[in-house]
Amino acid sequence: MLLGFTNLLPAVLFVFLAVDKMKKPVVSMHWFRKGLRLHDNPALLAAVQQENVTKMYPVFIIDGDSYQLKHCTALRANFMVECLQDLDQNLRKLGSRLYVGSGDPTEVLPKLWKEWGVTHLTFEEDETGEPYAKQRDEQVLEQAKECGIEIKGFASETIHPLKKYAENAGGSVPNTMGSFQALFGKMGNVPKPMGPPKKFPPADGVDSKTMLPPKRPTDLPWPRNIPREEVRPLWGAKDCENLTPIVRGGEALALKQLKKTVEDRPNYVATFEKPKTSCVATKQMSTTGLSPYMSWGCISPRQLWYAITESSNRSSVSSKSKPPVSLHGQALWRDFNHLMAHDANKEVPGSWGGIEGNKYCRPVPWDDDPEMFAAWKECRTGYPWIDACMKQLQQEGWIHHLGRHAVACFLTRGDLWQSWEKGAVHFESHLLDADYALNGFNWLWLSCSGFFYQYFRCYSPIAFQKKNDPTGAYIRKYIPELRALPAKYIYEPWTAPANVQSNAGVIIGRDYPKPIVDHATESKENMNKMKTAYDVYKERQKQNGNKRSAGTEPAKSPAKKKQKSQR
DNA sequence: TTGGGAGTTGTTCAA
DNA sequence: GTTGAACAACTCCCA
Repeated sequence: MLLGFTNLLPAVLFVFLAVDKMKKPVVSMHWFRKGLRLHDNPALLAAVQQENVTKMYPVFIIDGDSYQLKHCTALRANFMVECLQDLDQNLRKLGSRLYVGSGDPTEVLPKLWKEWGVTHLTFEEDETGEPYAKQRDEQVLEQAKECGIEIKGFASETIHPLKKYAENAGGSVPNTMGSFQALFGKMGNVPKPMGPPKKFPPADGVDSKTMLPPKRPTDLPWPRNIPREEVRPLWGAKDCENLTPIVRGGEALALKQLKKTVEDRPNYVATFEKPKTSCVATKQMSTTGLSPYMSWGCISPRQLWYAITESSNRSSVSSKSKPPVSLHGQALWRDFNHLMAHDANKEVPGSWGGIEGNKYCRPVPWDDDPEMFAAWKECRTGYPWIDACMKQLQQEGWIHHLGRHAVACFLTRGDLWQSWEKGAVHFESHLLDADYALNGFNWLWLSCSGFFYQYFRCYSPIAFQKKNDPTGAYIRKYIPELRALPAKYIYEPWTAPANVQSNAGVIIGRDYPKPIVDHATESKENMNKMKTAYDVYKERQKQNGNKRSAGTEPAKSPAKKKQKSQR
């Protein structure tokens, strides 16, 4: 009996192993949303390294309703198209490919799971709580659970996961950069970035002609149930031709740019101070130009962190720049901003990015003047420096950070007294590097609605650039009608005598607008309005027991209605 | 509890 | 060209 059992053992073991293997043939799907890269992508790596994986499908669903696409310009959509093409090419080099679907992920994905027999799903988590992504993910994950699919999400959009920052902060999330830096110091070493997967499990249809990445922005779907003209500016056929982005999309170009601007320039990196970089460069960017890649996740934040560290270590300069102005500081700002978005949305879901319910936003009684807003976004404020920045945004999808400061200040507390929410939506649609967390943070900051409160420090649309670019080369590039004006008048063309205007071929008021407001008058008046708004807020806070209250109903300011300049 | 110091990136003017 | 003070006075942090 015993002998008989011993003889049977190998056979039993074989059957057991075979059944076990048969029981768990893994078909994994990696769902790309952002994080459009192969390197340092823990979710992708997990999909590839899954035990018993027989097939693996890398998928991207083009979703017209997503934060990235809903309001976007053709220029911005084009960047995404380039990212997807690059991702597909890189996957093909490793024996896989990208499957691109189109439509509502909650409808498209379940069909694909069924068709392909998917058993495991991986993705990069959206920790900021961006409203559309949140509801989409909740629904998709619920559907996946119902289908018996094993789900794994990974937080890799920031240097450390946002939940970890919040945990380590012990209930009180830092809301100043200084305190965030202190928290970052307590987080331990930054984990080393992982390399790309070396090999991919097979996927069906590598050579098939279905589900290929789009070739041009016009191939992209429109948002569902929303009239086109309401959501996407500049989407005529003409707008989609001859695009002039300041950078092109894709992980390959991202890593090339990282090498060119960070890895190969140790002294530049070691001495980098953001406020000292030029915002009027007309030939080569004074900053790294990596932000569009960061917003789509073409470069991992940890890859960036170590590239900066290693490059700086190779520099021989004795005095190196430090956060918050250094390049490491820029990476920290990014995490800090994401943490703030995460925290605001934790308290009131979806409140970040707007005034209503946003715990970090002070209510300010902004005006709502469509004409003022239109002049700002259509580059016709009559202030050449402001209009030139807005023109660069329109043409290239990018402005230097200080240029963004100038135009954001001008629209809100500086001159036009329009709500920052409108400006934020406009930036979201035009910027190649639009990022939910960063965009919200910077608009709060510049409008003095949150994080920055020194409203008496106000950018002048004239003086600020005069000192950096006394010849006005930047203005001449983006506002060609002013090209021939003497430097003396380039920042204030309305002050040029009639014969000077005539000689330069531009008549102010006919060929280029007169200033929409008088900066000296408006900025002073607006400072008083800010003071009133702050006083009202303080009073309310007292009544609420000094608790940080969400910005709901703006206090009515007694200030008189803005009058347009008659000059 | 309170007061001093710091806060990524303001402007203007005088010396 | 550079530097520093005045402008009028914000919030948050920390001792």
